[in-house]
Order: sequence, then structure tokens, then C-alpha cells
Amino acid sequence: MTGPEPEDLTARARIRDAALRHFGEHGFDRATIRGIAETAGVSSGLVRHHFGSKQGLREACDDFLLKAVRRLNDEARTHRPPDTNPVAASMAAIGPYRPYVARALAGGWAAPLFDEMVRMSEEWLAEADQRRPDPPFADLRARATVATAMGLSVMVLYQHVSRGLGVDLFTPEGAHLLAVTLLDVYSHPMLGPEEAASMRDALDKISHSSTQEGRGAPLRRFEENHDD
Amino acid sequence: MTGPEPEDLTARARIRDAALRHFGEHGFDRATIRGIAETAGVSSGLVRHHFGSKQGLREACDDFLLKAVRRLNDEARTHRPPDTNPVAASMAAIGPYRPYVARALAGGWAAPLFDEMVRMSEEWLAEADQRRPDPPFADLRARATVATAMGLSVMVLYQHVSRGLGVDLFTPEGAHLLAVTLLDVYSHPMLGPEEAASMRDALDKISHSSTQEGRGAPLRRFEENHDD
DNA sequence: TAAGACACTACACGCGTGTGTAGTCGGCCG
DNA sequence: CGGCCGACTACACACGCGTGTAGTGTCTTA
Repeated sequence: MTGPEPEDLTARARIRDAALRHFGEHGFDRATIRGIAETAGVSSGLVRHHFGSKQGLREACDDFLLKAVRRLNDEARTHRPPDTNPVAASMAAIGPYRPYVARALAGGWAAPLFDEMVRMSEEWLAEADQRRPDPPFADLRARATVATAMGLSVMVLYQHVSRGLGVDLFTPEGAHLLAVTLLDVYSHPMLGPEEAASMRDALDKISHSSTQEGRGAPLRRFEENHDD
Repeated sequence: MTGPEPEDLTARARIRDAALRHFGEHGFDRATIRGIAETAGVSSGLVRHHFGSKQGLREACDDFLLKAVRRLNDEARTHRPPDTNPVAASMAAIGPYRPYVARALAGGWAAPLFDEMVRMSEEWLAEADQRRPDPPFADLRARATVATAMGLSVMVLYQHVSRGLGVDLFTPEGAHLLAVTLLDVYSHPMLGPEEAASMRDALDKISHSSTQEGRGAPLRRFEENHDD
């Protein structure tokens, strides 16, 4: 599944692949159709011929990655080693397209891709819940969402994490160090039960005292546009 | 972060503020000097006069936020309620500049800002370590880095998390739901001790058997190069 | 073989952009 | 007062970009 697929020999696929790299490396706006075409070994007009516009090219990229993750999800469902963080697995599989995915997610695009990962996390969390004595504070969906975001953070902030660990995450040493670190973080709660309980009480108190206040005016000063 | 300061009445400060918003909303490339100037109520030439170039303007923005976070860090060190996630605190303080910070971090910029947050996390983690019975798998720096990335993930993936929770994070309801969810996640390990131990053994085995080559990371797939 | 569809190219246009330059206004110091 | 310096503006230029259009080769099919 990792190798180039039959269709990947076509010019259309080459263009899409080049676009994923250029968009990931330079960002959507800074990447140029001409540059993508050159990398793909075609003329710039052909890009437009196949994808209609720059935006169309981007949508094709999103589509391609979403299908890849979906396929990965399906085949992981059949034979998955338990206790494997699904987001980490996706991240690994994304491979060379990591910069594109990171930009897309951080820019607010690729919502279906994120949601797909949330679905995977839900399944994973549901299993973990069965071995958990106390009832969760929040519902499965909320926890899966946050867990997904956290799992993706290493990929999105890849450069910063690499710098912090002192080794590139995509080298074997870096991946190993990251795995060990993640293992520690995932197996040790950052808050003790008594601290959590007290903070939870405080939160509940706040929510009860001000359920009606400030409802009309959310703080968002700027609607976030979906562009780079 | 807090109200406008005295200096924020100058045209230079107004430009910087407008730039932070425009860069955050549209991204660096799509944002235009003319648009920023209009928002700031000045001519486009003045932007160049004060900041030299568009890139210079961006660097001034980075600088401003870094100093803001540093100041926040310092004053939090004096009187900080313990058990408060420092990254979460920074995130709240960033306020309206969240989109800018998210874009900067995801784009690989703002390294000093990330590193500053890692420093804060180190202090926080060091305290938590004192209450921890078993020795950590990885050193403080590595864990602080990963914890920082995870803490920032909610901010960087703000729109996706909002969508997943079903409510905007910057509404009181959203913030509360997020807090409760984070509380649950931070107070409950995702991996049990026995699972963690077994995975750790497996990791060690891998690292010892293949220090040199090949599948050093269980994490890599999709490694084909897409030439031709 | 004729003809049409498709992959693909070459080229030009128009627009928006960052940047450069010249010039005006206003306050501060000698 | 007079000169100067910084804040600030108006305007024009050159360039890169996405997009449009016309044209060429090639494969398929009736």
C-alpha cells in the first residue's frame, strides 16, 4: 500500500503529488502553479486543464489524503494491535505529506480529515473506557476530539518538537525518543485524583454561578478565513 | 492580554496590532500591507517607514508576542496557583492573537515563543515529578516539549476542536466544556502501567536490535519517493 | 480513413502586490 | 525665528501571479 499506485504514473497524479509537496513546503499562497508544473514535469496549462484552478488542485489534494486516511483506518480496524494510538499511526502513515497536513489542519481546512481521526480515537477510547473504574467527566466525543488534537500536535508542531528533543523526529533516533516520551506522558496523569477533583468542583461552581452571563457576545473578534 | 497600554496609542503600535490580526486572519502572504494600513488608519507608506518591509513587520509581531509571553511567565512565577497548566494559561492570555500564534507555530516560526513555553512547562513538570513515585522514561526536557506541544494543540487546532465539541471554545460554555474535558484527560492516563511497561520493553528491544538501520521506528510507512 | 475527444503546450493579458521615491506637515531645539 | 528631523502621505513602477485562449499532437472509434 505504500508504493506508488497504478494511477500514480499519470501526469494528473504527478501534479497532485507535486502540489502536496509545494503546498506543504511553501504554503498554498506562496506555492505557484508554474512551480508545481515544473516539479511534475508538465506545463502550467495542464494543471489548469486537469484541476480547473489552483483551489481545485488543493481540493484534490485534500480528497486524496482523506481517502488515504480512510483506507488506513479501515485496514487498521481489521487487524490492529490494541493500545496503539490511532492518531500516531495516521501521523506515521502520512509520511512525506506531513507538512501539507499540518498546514491544512492549522489553517482550518481538512475538517473531514480531522473528523475521521476523531472517529478513530473514539473507538480507541471506548476500548480504554472499559478498563476504567470511574466515570469520565466528559462524553466520549469531547475526549476523543481533545485526544486527537493532542495526538496531532506533535505532527503539526513537528519542527518545534524536533528542536526540543534535539533530534529530527523522522530519524530512527528521533522516532524512538518520541515514542518513549509519549509512552511516559500517556501512561502518567499530569494531575493527581485529588487535584482533579478539587479543580472539578471549582469548575462546577463557576458554571453554576454564571450560566446566563455573556451568552450573546462571543469573544471572537475575527471570523477565521479558510485561507493560508 | 489586558487592555491597550499607553504606547498602544501610537501609530506604530496600531499598525503592529492590525498586522497581528490580519496575519492571523488571512495568513502572512494573503494579508496585504495596504489592508493592514487601512485597519490601522494610516497610509501604506507609513508601514514601510516604521517596519522597513513586510517581513520586518512580521518580526516585530513575533517580538511583541514573545515579550508578552515572557512578561506573563515572569509575573506568573511570583504568584501562580499550583497545578495550573502553564501552556493553557498562556493560551488564555494570548487572547485575540490566537490565530496569529497558531499560524506562526504551525508554520515553524516563533521558535523562541515555543521554547519559552517549554521552559515554563519544565518548571511545572519538575514540581509534578516530586510527587511521582517511579522514575520518568525520558528526561525533563523531552517531556516538557511534548507536553507543551499537546497543550498548544487545542489552540492551534482551535476550529477543529470547537467543531468536535460542538461549541465555540471562546464562549463561556465552550471554555467550560474544554476545561472539564482537559481535566479528565490530564487526570487519567491513556495507557495502563502494564501496557506501558510492555510497550516500553518492545521499544527498547527495537532500539537495541537495530541501532543502525531499517525500521528503527515502528512509526514510518509511506516512504516511497515520488519521482517519476 | 475520417473525425472527434483528450492530453498537453505556448503565449499573452490584467490585476494586485511589495517596494521605491518625492514631497508635505508639525513639533522641537539652537 | 529658522532649520532640521521624524512622522506621514501620495503616487508610480516593476514584477509575479492566476487565468484565459488558441493551437498541436495522439489515441480511439465508427
